[in-house]
Amino acid sequence: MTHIVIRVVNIFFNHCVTCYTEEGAIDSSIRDISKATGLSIATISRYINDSGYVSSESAEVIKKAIKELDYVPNENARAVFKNSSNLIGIVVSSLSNPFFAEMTMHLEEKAQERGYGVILFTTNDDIDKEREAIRLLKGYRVKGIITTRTQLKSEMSKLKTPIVSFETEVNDKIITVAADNFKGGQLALKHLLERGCKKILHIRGPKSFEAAELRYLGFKDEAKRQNVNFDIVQFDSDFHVAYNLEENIGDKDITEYDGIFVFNDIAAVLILRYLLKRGVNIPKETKVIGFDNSYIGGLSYPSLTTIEQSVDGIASKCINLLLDLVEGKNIKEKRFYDPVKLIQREST
Amino acid sequence: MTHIVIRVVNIFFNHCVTCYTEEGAIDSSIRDISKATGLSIATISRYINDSGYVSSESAEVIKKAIKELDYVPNENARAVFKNSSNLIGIVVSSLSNPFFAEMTMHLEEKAQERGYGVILFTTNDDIDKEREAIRLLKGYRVKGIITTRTQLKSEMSKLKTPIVSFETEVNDKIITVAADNFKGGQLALKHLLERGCKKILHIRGPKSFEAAELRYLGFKDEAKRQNVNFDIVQFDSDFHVAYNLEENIGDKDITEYDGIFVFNDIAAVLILRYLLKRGVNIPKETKVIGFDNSYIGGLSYPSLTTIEQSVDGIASKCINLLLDLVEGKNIKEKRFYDPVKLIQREST
DNA sequence: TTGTACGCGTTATCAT
DNA sequence: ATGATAACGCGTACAA
Repeated sequence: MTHIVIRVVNIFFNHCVTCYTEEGAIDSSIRDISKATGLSIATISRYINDSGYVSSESAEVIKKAIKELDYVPNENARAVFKNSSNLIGIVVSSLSNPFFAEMTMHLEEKAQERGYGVILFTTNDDIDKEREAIRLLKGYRVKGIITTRTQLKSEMSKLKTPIVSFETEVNDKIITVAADNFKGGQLALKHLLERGCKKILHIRGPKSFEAAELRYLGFKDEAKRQNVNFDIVQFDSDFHVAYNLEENIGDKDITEYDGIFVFNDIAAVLILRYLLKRGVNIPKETKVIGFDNSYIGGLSYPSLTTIEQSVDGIASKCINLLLDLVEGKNIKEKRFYDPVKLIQREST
Repeated sequence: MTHIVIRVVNIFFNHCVTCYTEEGAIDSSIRDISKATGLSIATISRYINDSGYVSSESAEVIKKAIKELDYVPNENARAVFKNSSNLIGIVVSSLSNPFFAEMTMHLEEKAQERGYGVILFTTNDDIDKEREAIRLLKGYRVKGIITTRTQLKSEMSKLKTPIVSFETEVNDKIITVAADNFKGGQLALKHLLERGCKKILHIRGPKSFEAAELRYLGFKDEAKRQNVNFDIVQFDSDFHVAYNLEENIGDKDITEYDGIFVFNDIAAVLILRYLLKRGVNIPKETKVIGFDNSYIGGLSYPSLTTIEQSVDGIASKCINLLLDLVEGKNIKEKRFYDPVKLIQREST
């Protein structure tokens, strides 16, 4: 009888993790590993960080104990010690915009590949939320921050944390990564002309959206060069306002145009829908071109011709630049414009 | 002359933050505030955490110093002390799926409202990435975790951290929040019948996608009850595979059906495009209904009829339940099924 | 190769 | 009302 009991206990201690931990909800620490193995804390630390000699026998024992106790190093303690966490902050306006959703996803993937975690903040372009996000990121002592369409130019300038800004040019010191929006605007106009459009409209984004402004400027520049005119309808939001807009778009009848360049894909799909609903044949009567090449352009019918900015490439560039900064590299170049290209689909 | 110099110096010390901090890249700590104010660390701590007496004069001085030194409490140190960070972990398969993008956004917003930050991991349904995500979240001592479509049932069961699982039922102990998918499937069938459909098809999601299976089961259940038959085409992915699928969908000619229920919106929009491209008149010849009510359904033409699961409501429920768990509340109910409802649009 | 002792920024306890 | 100090878990000199 006694024998049996003893055996049970042994099985417990050899194979069952919970017997050590289930009484308290507290995670095991490096000290627990030390006690369990009979080795010193320093040795365990060296093993974990691969930062010094530890005999292969000890290594075996430690490895086993870590598994048994389900030990994971406390990143917070590490961060306190180093005065810097292993996290980077991503501040993004909204994940409802598929481009930003994809962007965020890629950023997270790349960061993970390079061994960093990601703290996410969405701001809905609310400046107070953005301010709060920055404050908290400071609190977490993140290694770096990636912002998109930031509205906090002055606060950003004061920050000591490395920053890479997507789309917005904060100041001369802070690195900006963006698609070559100006060039994209030019391409869009050229394409519409090539497709034979005569009466051209540009759906222009909100003024605070710098990238959209550059697209507009490129479009205008090329129009001047080609000596053609175009009308403009201004959107106040890239998404939310537009979404409920079933009745009228601006003060113009947009069905009268035969070529429309829209400042981004989501708005473009909306325009597509607007025109189709009014019986306009696309691309026969009206040709529509967007900007982004986000996946929704491939889902609509007709599918959307667009100017591609490579999310993947841009995300990589952002992360790589940021982590180079983090690692102390001095980067002279402060502006990176990712090439754009025309993706022709069914809408032109 | 001297006077002027002195004044300049004073202005510096009164108003310029950088003069204190620009020499070192190290953030100011509670000790710096202590030194700057001449008060003890303990007093500063009490002020910050509102956890004890501090005279109104001291409070004033501290407040000013915090602003001047741009002090933000070190969350990592707090986390070490409390053995728990102020973060929650969100593990999501992909932000390319607009439903998850919206879900993530809402989760982040709600978490922020309740004073928590968010660490994001995307897994692309890769089980190893998910495992790694969980490991790291343990390392950060997050307060709680929200998973979606988890594939790590056994690992989750071992975890001591509070978990709320979206869609997947992990075990009897772990709370699951999901839309009432079964009911949604029933509603979809009823609706197609009401709209007069005779030859019905179901596009079924990947088997590992539990929620989609429930939608299918509900659909089947209602069909049996109504004594109607339907065919099935199975998708292996909810998005990526389908995305490139321009040629054939399954082994059936789906243009022959007059009513199609698709397991989610993104796949439904794809089906819509497929049919439209082949000249099918929607909804006249074929009616299509999706599931999710994600925003893309409102962008397509014709817009998509769908079964709504309220992202907002579900996100709230997830966060609230999780934080209740975190705060030690004992929640007996382990399954929460959010009501679904039909959103009729143009595709039926 | 291993162990001891200290510092990181907080918070909490206890004394003043 | 305020201050001194121990403790949290980790990493690293430095001593053994």
